[in-house]
Amino acid sequence: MEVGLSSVVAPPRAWLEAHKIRITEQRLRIAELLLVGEQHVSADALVRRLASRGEGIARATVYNTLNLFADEGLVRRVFVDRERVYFDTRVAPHAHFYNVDTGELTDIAPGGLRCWRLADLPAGTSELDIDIVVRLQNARSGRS
Amino acid sequence: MEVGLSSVVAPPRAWLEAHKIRITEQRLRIAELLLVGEQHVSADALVRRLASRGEGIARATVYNTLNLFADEGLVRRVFVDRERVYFDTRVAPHAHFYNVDTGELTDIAPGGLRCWRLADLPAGTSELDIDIVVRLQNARSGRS
DNA sequence: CTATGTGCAAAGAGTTTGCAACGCC
DNA sequence: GGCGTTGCAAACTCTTTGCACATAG
Repeated sequence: MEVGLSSVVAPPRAWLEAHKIRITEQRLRIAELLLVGEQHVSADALVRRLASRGEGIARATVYNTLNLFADEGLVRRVFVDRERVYFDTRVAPHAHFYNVDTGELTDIAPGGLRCWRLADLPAGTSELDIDIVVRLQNARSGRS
Repeated sequence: MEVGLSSVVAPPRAWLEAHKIRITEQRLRIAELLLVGEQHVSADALVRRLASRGEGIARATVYNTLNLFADEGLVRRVFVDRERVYFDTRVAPHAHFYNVDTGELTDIAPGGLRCWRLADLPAGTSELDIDIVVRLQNARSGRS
């Protein structure tokens, strides 16, 4: 599959190079999947996606690579429950909807949630980022 | 250890009864620890606290009880990393500081963070709550 | 050529489950 | 006395680690 002409995303190779990450076959394939696939992925889902494309990459390599990407700022980790860690290819600050019934994680459009901090940071600390998750459930008539 | 006279919190028994949770010895002891102890606890820390008081309660029972309390609205789960789940005895909506270096979780004072949602909810869903975590690191001269 | 990355299997942490005994109401 | 709860150990899931081999520059 060529880099699509219709795609506006940076090619995987440039993406990695921009972050000074050494190019390898596996990293390129993972980067490509991240760039063209869904924005929010779990490591496990990625392992399965790769396997289903016949591009099996060892589970440990996928985890190592995703952690590397996260540490280097190519992707963001999103914690919504203890089941899995989501990786988000959108690194700019933004909030999420998380549907606890379906496990679906979606972006809140920029401007869809306004938020600012008035409180001082605890002494001796600096801010890394802000995680905002609006937790949803499927609408239902009654609840137990 | 008696219910402290200096304590202004509701007694454990009333707390459980208010939520229609059947009273048992273990639940009372866990509730007491939650009410008088730190506001943010991990299940594992609670197991150790109980053990160190000579009130060993089976690990599974502690987990079951905390999950029950969370499901019934006595405490809130807080997800900040994949290491552990924190339980927060303050159930009113509020934001947190999380120090990634120390693992310390602290409240942001009410009004210390202003936040409101303009975006519509996805169709067919209703809002459960909003989790806001301001991620901190210890101040340092340089970073890798 | 040397440093780094990969694959595999096995370990690890935190959490949950199954089942018999026990306790609350 | 009946149903719900506890305790214990074993199971489970997701993630990380150790080590030999392969690969990038």
